[in-house]
Amino acid sequence: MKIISWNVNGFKSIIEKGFLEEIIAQDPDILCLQEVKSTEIPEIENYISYNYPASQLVNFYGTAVYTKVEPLSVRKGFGDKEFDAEGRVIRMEFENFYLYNVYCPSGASSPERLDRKYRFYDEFTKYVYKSNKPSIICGDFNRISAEIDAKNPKNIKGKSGFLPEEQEWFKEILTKYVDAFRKFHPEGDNFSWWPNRKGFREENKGYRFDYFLVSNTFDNTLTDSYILKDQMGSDHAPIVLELNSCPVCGTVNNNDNEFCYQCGIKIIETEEEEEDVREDKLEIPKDKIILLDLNYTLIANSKEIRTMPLDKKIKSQKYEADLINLIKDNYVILITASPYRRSHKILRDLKEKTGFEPDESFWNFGRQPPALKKYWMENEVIPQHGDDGDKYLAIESNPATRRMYKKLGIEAKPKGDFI
DNA sequence: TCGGCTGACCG
DNA sequence: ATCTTTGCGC
DNA sequence: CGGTCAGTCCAGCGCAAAGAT
Repeated sequence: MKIISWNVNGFKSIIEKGFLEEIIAQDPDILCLQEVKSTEIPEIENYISYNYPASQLVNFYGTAVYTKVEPLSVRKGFGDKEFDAEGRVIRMEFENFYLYNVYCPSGASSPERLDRKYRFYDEFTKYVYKSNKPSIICGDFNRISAEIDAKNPKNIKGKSGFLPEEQEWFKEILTKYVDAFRKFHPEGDNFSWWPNRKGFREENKGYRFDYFLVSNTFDNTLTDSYILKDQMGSDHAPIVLELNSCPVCGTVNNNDNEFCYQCGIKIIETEEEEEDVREDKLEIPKDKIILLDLNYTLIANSKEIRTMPLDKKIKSQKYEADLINLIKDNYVILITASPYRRSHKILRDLKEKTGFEPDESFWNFGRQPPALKKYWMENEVIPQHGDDGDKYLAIESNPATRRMYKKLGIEAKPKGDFI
């Protein structure tokens, strides 16, 4: 999954200048924006959007999020009257992490603003430390984490953003979180913000104010992080985080997992696998109980709709009509690695589009496909229908799962053998 | 918003 | 109705 | 005289609302 964070310094001008298309061309799964400065934001194809403008000074501050993955919940603000009026924090909940999009105040204009900045950090830190899931925090922090994040560390001593106390905050939080960019790029001269003055950006006289902070427990899920320093349109450059999390349900997985353990979708795309198709089509005996796979088997276009947001994905789902024709008179048990919470919507959609409904169905509760289906076989199907393997026929896309069926004495074949 | 520039102010 | 200016914050 | 240090310093961008034509 790819997450991009960008302080756009006025979303309207980004859109007018055509830079929104450029950032969407990067194809992020989630796009976090800061300094949106607008109560209205456009819809983007394939994304769900959340805008959180300031309530009074609507022409300042404001954060927004575009996401392909539908969050379990979204919270705007964190219970502080003053800061919530400025639309500074959006928290999105996913299966096993929170994503915080944050725009921290600047304290440069006066000592009062600096005090306020410190208070924001105190309150915000308290808020994220209360998380009952691991977190990814991204956004504009308006301070450097260490001297390496500045071009001219000595020139700016004593100014807001560069004070030793501000770097203390980073030292503390970096005991619990990983600075994702720094993990992959230990060298200096990498900046995400340049003063809005002539020559500064060209000469790379900048600072690193934008960060992805990732809970230590997710350290081994990170695959890359970098700065899109050539992306124009704002005084900030977008920053990118890539991690091995499911683009469908948002669950963070270990780097070596081929399938998401939550929803069973394939998250590591191996090179174009040739689908198993045989010329001499096999018959399906009417007396067999069919153990039917959903993704990549009953659903004909799983691959194309892989990364769509959930609602759109279900709407776009197409089912194998030929396959349904062959098995509609059999007793059919749907066994799928899709999560249970989606079962009602999918079954209703299937019936509306094809008139077909399976006799039974079993869904995912957090396991990878072969282990999950083995569990359902041993605990539900076999106790109900018996352990005679000849009574069953599995139509299954996943080779590992087919091997599992064979161990149970059950014939398992890909749909290409029949249609 | 940074950082170069101007003066005032020291010892 | 369509500009330009103003105020505010970075 | 050489060094430090503050300065409603200045410059430049974006937004919305107010003002002007």
